[in-house]
Amino acid sequence: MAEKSLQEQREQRLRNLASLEERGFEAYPYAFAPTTTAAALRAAHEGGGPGDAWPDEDVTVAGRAMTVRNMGKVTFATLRDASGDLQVYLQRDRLGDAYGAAKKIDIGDWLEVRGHPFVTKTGELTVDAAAWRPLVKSLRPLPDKFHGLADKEARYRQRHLDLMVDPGVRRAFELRSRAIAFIRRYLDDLGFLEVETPVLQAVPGGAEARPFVTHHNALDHDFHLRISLELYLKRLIVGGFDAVYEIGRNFRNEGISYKHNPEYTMLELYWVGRDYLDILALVERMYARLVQELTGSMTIPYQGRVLDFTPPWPRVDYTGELARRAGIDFAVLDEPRLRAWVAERYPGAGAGATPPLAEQPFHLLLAKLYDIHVEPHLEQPTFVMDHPLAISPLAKRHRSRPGLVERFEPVAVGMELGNAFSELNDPVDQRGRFEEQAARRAAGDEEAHPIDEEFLEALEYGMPPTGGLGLGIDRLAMLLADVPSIRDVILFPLLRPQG
RNA sequence: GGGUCGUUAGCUCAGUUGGCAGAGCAGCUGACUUUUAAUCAGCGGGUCGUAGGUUCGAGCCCUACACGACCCA
Repeated sequence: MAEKSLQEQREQRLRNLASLEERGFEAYPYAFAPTTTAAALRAAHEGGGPGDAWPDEDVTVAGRAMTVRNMGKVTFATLRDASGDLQVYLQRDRLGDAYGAAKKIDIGDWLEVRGHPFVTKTGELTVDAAAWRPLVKSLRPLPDKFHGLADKEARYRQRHLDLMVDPGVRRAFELRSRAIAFIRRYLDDLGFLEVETPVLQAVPGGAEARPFVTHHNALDHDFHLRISLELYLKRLIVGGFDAVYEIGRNFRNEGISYKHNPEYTMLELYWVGRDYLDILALVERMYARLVQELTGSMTIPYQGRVLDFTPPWPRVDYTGELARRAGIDFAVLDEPRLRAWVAERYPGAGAGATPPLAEQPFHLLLAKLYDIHVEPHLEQPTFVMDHPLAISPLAKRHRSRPGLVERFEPVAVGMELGNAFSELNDPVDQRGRFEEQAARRAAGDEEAHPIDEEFLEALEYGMPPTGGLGLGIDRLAMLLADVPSIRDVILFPLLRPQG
């Protein structure tokens, strides 16, 4: 596969490596310890102007050579470390024999440079090298120094190159990491306990989605990768924990889009004594503080829009908003009237083998109408409240609104950011809901929730009133990093393997 | 699942009506002691995604496939 140009460049680099070794340099040293970083040195000398120099300051910096400008008896190189870029200056008169070796530096190599900082006549803070050594040789040419890696497939498959070449990519992943750290700190301060529950599950539950299947050899049994964290966390509530959370990976065997990756990260938390309105207040506060702390403002740019996370976020009623936006002038839960209305409005809707919208099961009909008329139009952070019971098998019935449950979803830029309820803790009601789901499953709905007898048994011991939440971490990171695709906040998004 | 677009040097991209495969960066040689997308002179580098087909002749036209992106379901 190696083309000739690549082969030649690789061979040249191997020759340069040998040449460095001949000159007495260790090509693969074991450790290095810079005294500062690119960003720290810049901060320390902010305000320095052309001609300034600090000859008594002895610093050691290290990083990957991103550009090398050789001008004969003097060479400039830009080193990149985790904090940023810094220029170094190598001159023959100062380095002597070591300067000859410096000519064997290739773009992509890691170097350590010791010297004193100064500011060039063009105003660039630079370390004037008194000594240097290689830290590792790079055997392959880097992507174009100016254009970087534009091929998105290459960026996902070879994320190491993407990260090397595009500092913005690193920033997005740093933001993601800081968001997760913030959430842990926030919940820990509220007295939550972080726990871990199984990824391999016999009965994948807590959501309506198709699972991945895998096999355990010693037990000779098929297991599923979890599609949510929910049911095990509730069992911990039954067991007596009063506030637990888990930040973990879910796996859903479904399509890929700008807001879906088959494995993604979810925060789930359960809080005893609280109902969904308490959870709503938690989400609103936590999100706002998180956005404020990580971006410096509760109003942030997102893909050309401005999102305002300042509490309180607007609240809209699920069925009311659906009726308003779709132009339905009767109760949305009036199934016969709704079917008639849909039959008139969407005569052929339903692609290929799927039946027309009006003939689909009621829960799918509602979800579809919501997906068409409501979710895509909610730009600003908004809580959608009180969902129909038909689409909420794990949520507690609304205390005053028949046919609805106590549930909300935070939504922004047309994306579901999370999902929360007053948790259903009546085991008889829960069994009935599962049986309803089982009927759907028998009718061919592969996403219907399976009956989990072990969970039902746990519920029968009594789960105290509890509020629960699931919050998508990837989508949160998308908003913070202002990126258009979930693949931009997942280091290695799922791709089809290459030939 | 459907539609549209893309795949040419290590990277970023051109490629005319079907007629010798191009540029910039990177690389090599030389010049250059404050450059920074360094500059200047010269040189090397190609299974045009894969497999077929049409044609005297295919990067270009046709078919299938692979991978990806975007839109739709």
